[in-house]
Amino acid sequence: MESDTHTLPPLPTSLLYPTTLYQSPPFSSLLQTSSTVHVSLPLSPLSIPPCPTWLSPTAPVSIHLKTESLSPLLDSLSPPQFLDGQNLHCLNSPTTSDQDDLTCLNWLHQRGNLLPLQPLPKTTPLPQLEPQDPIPTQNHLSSPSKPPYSFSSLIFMAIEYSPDKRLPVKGIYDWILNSFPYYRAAPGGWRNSVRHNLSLSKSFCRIHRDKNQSVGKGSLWCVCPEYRSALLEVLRKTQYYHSTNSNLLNNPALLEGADYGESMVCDTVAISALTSDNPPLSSNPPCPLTPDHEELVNMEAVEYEEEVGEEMEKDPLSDSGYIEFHYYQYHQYQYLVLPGDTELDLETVEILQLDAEAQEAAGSLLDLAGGGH
DNA sequence: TTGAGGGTAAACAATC
DNA sequence: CGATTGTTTACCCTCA
Repeated sequence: MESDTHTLPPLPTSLLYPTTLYQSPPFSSLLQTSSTVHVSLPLSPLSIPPCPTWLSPTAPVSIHLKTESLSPLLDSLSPPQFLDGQNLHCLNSPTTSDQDDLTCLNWLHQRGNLLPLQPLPKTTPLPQLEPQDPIPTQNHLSSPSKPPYSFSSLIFMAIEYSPDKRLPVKGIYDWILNSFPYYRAAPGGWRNSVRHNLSLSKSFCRIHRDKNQSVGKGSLWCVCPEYRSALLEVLRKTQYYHSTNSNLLNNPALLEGADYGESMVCDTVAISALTSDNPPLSSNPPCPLTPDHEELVNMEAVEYEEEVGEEMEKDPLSDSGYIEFHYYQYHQYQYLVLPGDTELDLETVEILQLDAEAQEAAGSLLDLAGGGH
């Protein structure tokens, strides 16, 4: 196992949109009041559309970093690309009830034009199912591969990403086309499959349009609340499998956590309620793994000023001063994405490969995350 | 071997 | 009238 450090091409900023801030105050506030901040910079697999954290299978790795070196990074995450105020509001504010709901998918809408995905350099190595496989990103300019998602999952995502949580068939088509260019060149049979799924699956229900407002043909389709969690679980499994190739999902304890009333493992996720009769958690659940991730990297002692607001009391990491990055697996190696040296600059981001010991620790943590085998 | 789940194709009716 | 939408049936494949 190698333990050297690899310096990779600049990390696409599209990979660095924040997904979870654990009720942290907005960046501006953080920069003004706190010596350290706690952010999460997910690295979602390129094969999937920008995903909310509830889809993220990877446990976060926490790193201590000083804020003075953090400013360039935060600056680079400035709006409008993905850190607009609304998004931060969505991610942060415990007072925004609708944002807490449904695992806060609204951040995607607020990001506006992030779908389709921004093109990403092919040179960026990211975790994929098999090392020999081409990266199944939909951002490849040529011959995008078929997404691993079932049509049910595609429909589910399309509907969930829609502002009103309901879409006409045409809207579902459009979302799939925009999100997965594979289907632009694919034979038209997939549309039939979409309709077939809508009709056949109990997970989706049809809403007859108000004839007074009827524009276009057909009805609106939405996700039946009682099947929502199941769809989410399928989606999570799909992404999990195709992103980490981990056997975590084989762990019953992990699946037991899929009641969505509580956190599953610690994938940086606040898995809030998924059904209307299952109210969302008022705050993001604790992230029991994160402190342990200190074992993965050498931590730098930092000072932390307790000026981040009352809502931070709910934040399990609020007093940690952590800055949080995802680590992921690629070619059986586990990687940690963190800024290089003292300057946090996206142009010089390095991806450090964990040494064997760290990988072992990470594996232990993953086992722990799965509730043991 | 079997059943479930999923993908695809096709036919058909209803609707716009 | 053509395109779109929605339903249904059938067949195939994969996987547990």
